[in-house]
Amino acid sequence: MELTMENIHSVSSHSQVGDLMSSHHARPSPSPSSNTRNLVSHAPGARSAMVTGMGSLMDGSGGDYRTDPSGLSGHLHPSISMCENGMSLSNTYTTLTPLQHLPPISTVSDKFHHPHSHHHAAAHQRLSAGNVSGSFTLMREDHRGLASMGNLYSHYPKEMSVSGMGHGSLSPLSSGLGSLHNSQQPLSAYGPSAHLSAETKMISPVTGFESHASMLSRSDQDHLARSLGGHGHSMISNLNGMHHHPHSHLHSQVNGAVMLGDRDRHGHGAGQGVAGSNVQAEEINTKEVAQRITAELKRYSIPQAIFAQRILSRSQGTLSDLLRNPKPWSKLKSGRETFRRMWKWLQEPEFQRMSALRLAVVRPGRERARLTAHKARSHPSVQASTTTSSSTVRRPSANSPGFTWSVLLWRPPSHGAALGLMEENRSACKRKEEDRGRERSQVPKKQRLVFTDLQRRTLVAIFRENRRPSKEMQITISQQLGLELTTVSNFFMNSRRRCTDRWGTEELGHGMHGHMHTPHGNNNNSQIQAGTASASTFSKA
DNA sequence: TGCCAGTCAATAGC
DNA sequence: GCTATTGACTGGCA
Repeated sequence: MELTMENIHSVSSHSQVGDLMSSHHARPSPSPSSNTRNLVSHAPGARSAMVTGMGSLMDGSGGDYRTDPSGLSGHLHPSISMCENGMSLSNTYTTLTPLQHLPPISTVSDKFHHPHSHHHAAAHQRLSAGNVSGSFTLMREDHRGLASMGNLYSHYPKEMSVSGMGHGSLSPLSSGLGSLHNSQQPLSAYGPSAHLSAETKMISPVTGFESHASMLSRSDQDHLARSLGGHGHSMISNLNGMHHHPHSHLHSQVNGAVMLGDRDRHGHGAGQGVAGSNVQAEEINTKEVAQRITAELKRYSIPQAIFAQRILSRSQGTLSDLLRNPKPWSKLKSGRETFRRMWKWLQEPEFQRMSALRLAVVRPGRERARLTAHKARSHPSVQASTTTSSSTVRRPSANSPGFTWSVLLWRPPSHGAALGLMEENRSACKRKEEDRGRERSQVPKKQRLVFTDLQRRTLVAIFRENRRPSKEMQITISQQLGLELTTVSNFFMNSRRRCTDRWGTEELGHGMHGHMHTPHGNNNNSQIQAGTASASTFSKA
């Protein structure tokens, strides 16, 4: 049925909405829109025909919106079944600060946390293998450490230009860590230098592995070969039918035939692949990558937040969504970059993966200030005192004397205990962090709107009938539900997107009726694994 | 101006 | 403490 303004009203004669209106599961809402529910809950005689109609519409849409708790938990769409309990207004949780692209951080992290990393790669294999529980270390770096980061930034000429930190600059770190770390620069692939156009054809299995060869000096190539033997092969075969003989990779690596890392760094190879060679279309099997990443994060007990921040420069929620609901490569646009970073990380030798994870440069002060200002525009409640969740260090730079960096370190517990200095710094930074926490607590967070049960049910019901209601209809809906027009608009926008984003929705035709589950839960039983339908999938109207 | 992709970040639930 | 969900924001595009 095509939902129109007329038939919304036409269905208002149905009265089963009474159950809905008196639902015990309609959560008291702190939102301004909660008055709508109150209206219909306590003064049914006064409720508008529009709301009644919407409620009836839901009841008539297959019984998916019963107020029965079991129905809510077991069959409803997540967006409907949520919020049976009161909404917590606690500020206990903090969120990652705005993120930025990461520089190749492994060298720095190794300096502090991985003193052995430059000796023998195999040691890292031992250290990083197995189930490793992570821990966090807040570090305040001294200037030597910062200086050592200089050559890292050099790979980010656009966003992190740092004078005197060009490619050739040698830092105490680079000189001290030897060839391995000098050759680690391609970790910039995790950062903006890895930004490629959506049509870039770079990550063929060949180029991908060759670029990794460039990360290691010849002395480490044996290790690389071993590492790739464990991980690279599967990734090759994961690349949407682009099979490449693994031995050819290893061969080229061992012989150091192609150093695409340099090509990438200097902007030549990024969009071209191997000059003169067969340039295969870059196509990452996002589903496979997501599964691999998920497995690796579990394997090493790496929190999503850490991986998202360190490797992807994304938030935890974004990563979670990408891992659970990867879009097909062909449907990705700029989002391909995020999967490229995952893909690249998967190709790293294990010790290098861990190394990259161990340190995060959260945000340079200027960038953070810019975003804070931007955020203040968007969220007036967010003041310029926005802080990061990590320690802040001042980075000496002739061009940017006020340049500050926040450094957050994550270390596998097997590494960390020996470094007393780190502990000292960590405690100092912990104190600092506590201070900031107090500052933060004085800044009211923007409270997130959570639809009331009625609002959500109504919106979902309408969406099921009409995924793209007219502007006029959205206005009516917003008025009747006591929501902002932009909120209603956003709802339909998000719903359309999250419906069709999911793999299975289009390919398998799974509908909303069969895949409703408890929200916010790790309900794997109702979660359709990647490659089929997502549990939060809407059906197509 | 509206739509969309990508993402943030609040927060519920485990 | 961690992950999943989801309302909202930004920038690009037609």
